[in-house]
Amino acid sequence: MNQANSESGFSFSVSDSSVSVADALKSLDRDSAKKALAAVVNGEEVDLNRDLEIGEYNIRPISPDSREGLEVLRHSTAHLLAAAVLDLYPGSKLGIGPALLEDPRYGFFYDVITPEPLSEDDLAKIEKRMLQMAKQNLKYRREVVPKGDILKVFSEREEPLKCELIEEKVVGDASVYYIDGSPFIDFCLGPHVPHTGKLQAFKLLAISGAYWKGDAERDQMQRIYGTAFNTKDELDAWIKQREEAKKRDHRKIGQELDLFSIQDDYGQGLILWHPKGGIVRMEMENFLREKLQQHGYSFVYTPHIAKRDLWTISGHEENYADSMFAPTTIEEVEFRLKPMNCPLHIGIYKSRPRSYRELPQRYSEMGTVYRAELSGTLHGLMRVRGFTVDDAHLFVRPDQVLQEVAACLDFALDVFETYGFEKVNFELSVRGDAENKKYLGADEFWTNAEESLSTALNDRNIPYERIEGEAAFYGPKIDIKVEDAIGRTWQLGTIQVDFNLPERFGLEYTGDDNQTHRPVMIHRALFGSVERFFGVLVEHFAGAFPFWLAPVQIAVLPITDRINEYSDKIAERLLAEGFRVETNNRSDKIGAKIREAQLQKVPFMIVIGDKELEEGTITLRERRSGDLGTMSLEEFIGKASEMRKTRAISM
RNA sequence: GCCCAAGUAGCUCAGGGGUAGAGCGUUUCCUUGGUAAGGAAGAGGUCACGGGUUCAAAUCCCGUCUUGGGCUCCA
Repeated sequence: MNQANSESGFSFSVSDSSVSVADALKSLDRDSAKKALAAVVNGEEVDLNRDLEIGEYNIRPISPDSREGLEVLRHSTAHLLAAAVLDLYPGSKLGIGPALLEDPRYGFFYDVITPEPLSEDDLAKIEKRMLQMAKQNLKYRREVVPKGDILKVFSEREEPLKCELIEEKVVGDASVYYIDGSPFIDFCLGPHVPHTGKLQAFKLLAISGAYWKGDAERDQMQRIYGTAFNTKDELDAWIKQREEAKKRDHRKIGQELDLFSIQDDYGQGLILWHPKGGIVRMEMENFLREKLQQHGYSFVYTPHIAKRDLWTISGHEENYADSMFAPTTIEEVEFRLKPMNCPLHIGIYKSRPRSYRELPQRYSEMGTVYRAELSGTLHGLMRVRGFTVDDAHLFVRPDQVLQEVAACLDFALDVFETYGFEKVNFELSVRGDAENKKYLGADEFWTNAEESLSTALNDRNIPYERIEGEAAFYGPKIDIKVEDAIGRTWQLGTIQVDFNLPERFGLEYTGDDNQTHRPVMIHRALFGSVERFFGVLVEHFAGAFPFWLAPVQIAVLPITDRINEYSDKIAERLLAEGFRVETNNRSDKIGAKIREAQLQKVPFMIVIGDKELEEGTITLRERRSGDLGTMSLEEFIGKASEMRKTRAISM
């Protein structure tokens, strides 16, 4: 796209969206740039030669439907928010106010320091003011001014944070945005919508603390979060989805269904698994063990603490001490709770010399680890201080990396499919810069490992994102993310190639050349942690676990007390078949019993009354499809056994 | 750890300087009703914890603990 203003005799082009407007402006002298911008901003004398309203985004045309359009919309709304705050709370200081596109929770924020701290209640007031301003079609105006001028404005306003930013970022001139009719000025590249009337669908969502530049030593500000969309419908749909997510919160459902608890008296971030959560966990682990066995893994068990020296060798003392619980001393020997399982599995490998013939060794363990996470970061089951990793370490020859990584991928896909995750995303993190000294291990190993990982993905036609420079210092990795029933993604397991620990621990095997070689370690976990994956499952299924996982699989509901004896017999039969059954013998009406079973998300309800007693049948109800009619108990047992065996997600 | 908010019955919450409230749940009794709440009565609380102010504190003030929303980068 070529923007030109022939009358004023200058032109600049922004032909490629990857070229920033700042760069484009640099090609002009200051006065020309100023004129060009002023012209565009005021929407005068500028033929931008397009259907889109020009001036639309002050600088160049951007489709509102594009990703960039959304960013502009949200960023502009953030400005409106700041303007409203300045209006309502004169003397407020401003931080930054970017758009957020990746974060599913929020669309933008603005950091502010108001004379009096704001509370949640103030959001409605601010939002109301924003709506008023939006209706007035106030123009977003842009100017390019010398650095000194804008610094003067902000220092007069006693905005030290803005001044700091400008000092840091600006070399020549600064681009500045105004909103007409408001004292608001922001130092900002834009672009922005032409006027506040374009902001039709926004909502303020939350208020919280944030540090200036994320630095706990710096000013604490209040961060106001909101979101914005092009249309009211989109906003409403988003709000609905948010409410749905709230309903599915694993902490809420965990309490309603009596799955687990976290109690002050026992410690923050420490999970008590109740019987109903415990049985789900056991089913999860059983399933995994079955699969591990099929994939040639062996099962090992290691202690929860180990001598401190071990963590020195592994490097955890040096790099990870902040996340570890403090050492404890017995008879002058120091021990530490394990934050990871790797060094202990290494002990098993090292227990005797290894031949190339016995590689790969695949050790798996539900390994419980402890990490001293900061209290503020704890969150339900998602971030805890004690958790169990579905951990495995593979000790392989360099030439086996590909086949083993490939097998891990197949394993992962198989497992996640059973849980009903249709979309599994993979991210491949590699060295960005092979010259970088921080990466440990020989270049050829890296090249080989990175290639193995990408080949394994490619061979399976698995689409993945390749992220340069995100590899760990000890090797490249594949991260596994799943998308849940309402479209949220969760980072779960990981497959990591490691050159570091074999080196540190001096791991060896004897090759077919009778020489000593160093094995490669592959760390792999699918769930990441059992706690976290369980939390994800709770939200994914909204508490309605599939039949094979459901804490209570079948509720037996007699209609009157006369039926109790018959219902007990049915329950006993089902129990003998290994199903998890609860009988509701209370003298409630059948409607109440069904309601309770529905709320507890029990997959099947067996309703029995005089008719069933007489015929020796049962009437089946399923939690989603309702009444399924009358049948024999044996017929139902056949159906249920099949569902259990196949681990069916739904009927 | 830091900022803001919250903490009252098992749960969800109202109230608020002078006998502690509701709904659900729970217990007992009545009821025996065919697919999402039948009725009655009772039990259940150091109002998170520790100080302070006051004739009097669950209520006001300070501190502590816990919970919730956040806190890399982002003009």
